[in-house]
Amino acid sequence: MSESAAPGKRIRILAVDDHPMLREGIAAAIARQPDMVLVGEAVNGREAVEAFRSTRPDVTLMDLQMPEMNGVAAISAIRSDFPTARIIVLTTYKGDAQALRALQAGASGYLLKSALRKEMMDAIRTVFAGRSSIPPEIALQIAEHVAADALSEREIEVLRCVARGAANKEVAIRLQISEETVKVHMKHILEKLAATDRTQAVTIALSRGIIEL
Amino acid sequence: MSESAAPGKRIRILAVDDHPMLREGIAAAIARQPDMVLVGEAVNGREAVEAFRSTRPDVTLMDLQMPEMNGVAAISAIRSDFPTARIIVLTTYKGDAQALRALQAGASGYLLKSALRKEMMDAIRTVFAGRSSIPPEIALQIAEHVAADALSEREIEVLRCVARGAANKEVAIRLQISEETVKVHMKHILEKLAATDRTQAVTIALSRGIIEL
DNA sequence: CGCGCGATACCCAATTCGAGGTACGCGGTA
DNA sequence: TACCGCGTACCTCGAATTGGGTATCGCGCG
Repeated sequence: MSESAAPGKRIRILAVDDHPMLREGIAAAIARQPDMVLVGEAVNGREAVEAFRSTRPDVTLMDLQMPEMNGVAAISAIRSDFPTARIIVLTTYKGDAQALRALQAGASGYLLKSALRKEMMDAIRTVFAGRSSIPPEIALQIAEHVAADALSEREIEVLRCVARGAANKEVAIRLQISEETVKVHMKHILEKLAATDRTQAVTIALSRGIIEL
Repeated sequence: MSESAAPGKRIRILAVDDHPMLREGIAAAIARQPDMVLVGEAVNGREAVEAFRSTRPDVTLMDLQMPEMNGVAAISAIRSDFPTARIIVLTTYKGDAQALRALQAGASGYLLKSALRKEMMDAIRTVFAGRSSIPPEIALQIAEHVAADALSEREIEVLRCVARGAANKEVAIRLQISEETVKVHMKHILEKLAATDRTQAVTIALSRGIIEL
């Protein structure tokens, strides 16, 4: 084995995902790489922050959808303490908004779970080298919608209520604003998402990861 | 090794999932079990059917959401040719409707991807022994909604159109029926799903796996 | 054979939604 | 400073949605 060839010089990796079998797969793949070593695992964002503090990995593989604390929050938390932390987002594709938020939170890479082993290993080495690793199709999706209008925070709040079945009047009560204002927000939402009605607006927002179910 | 202890008597397993790393994890876990052997892998439903024909596994682990051919269709296809096929559904929880359809298609087990390695191995042995393996929480969810009304095929068609932003009039045109009929369907949908409006009906249907995005 | 259920269709009434327009205060930016 | 985007609020109006009723047809089930 080439394990003894470069002791202590391997890329130290932290894997964060709530699926044990997926972590197992990552562990198995990394174990086969002579230049990598898995130094920690975590099943949610909270544990990820703890694990990062204690293990100080070179590269962190981070799922986005997790219980306790989601990936974006975990990335933000880690990057605020360790601004040089190199993090690769690992996820089943759920829209450009998620990807964008993760990258804005400080992720250096984005990897779909459908990626091949080699692609993951390449991404790890790329990110470890200080470069970023974002698949062209993701970059394209982001570019498309960054050009378009992003929803404001307030608009997203409104849309979240609407997704739960609230009528404009109910949204108005929950957000402590006038129903007329809700209508204005809805109008802007429909324009920005190019939706014909509130229902389609919700499905579009869901598919882009702007809101969650 | 115990490999030579019981040659040819191991549980022969087929793993079907479009995530390479997850398959890798399953492979690694199975490799550690003395009474199991992975005899094939597939990345979608179509390949799964082919792989089943050629390898005749004792137990098949099958993801539900895959490109080319989804898990439910693959289970149906396999079970129609091999009625005794033992199949465990492996998925991130996406609603009781999905689970129910998989079980109706002939699955013997249901396993969340967040399951621990031991849980998966236990499920494989249970299903191999001819028993079924369904987590209590899934069984409960199914029971809850089986008691409630299930949407009819036509109602699901209508709801799918609505989710895409179609107004009643447009749904009527697409389905070649009167707008009045669409209204009746919508009324029944709202009743059955206990939704206050069409938007909530869509989000509820999405969360239960009745329709997809 | 009758019964219920699903799908079809129509009528009516009340409410909600979506699309116009106008307006003002508050930040940030050209 | 002037402009722009955001959030707020109001007005009107036509279209869409929702809830109620009635009725026909076909199909499966007891």
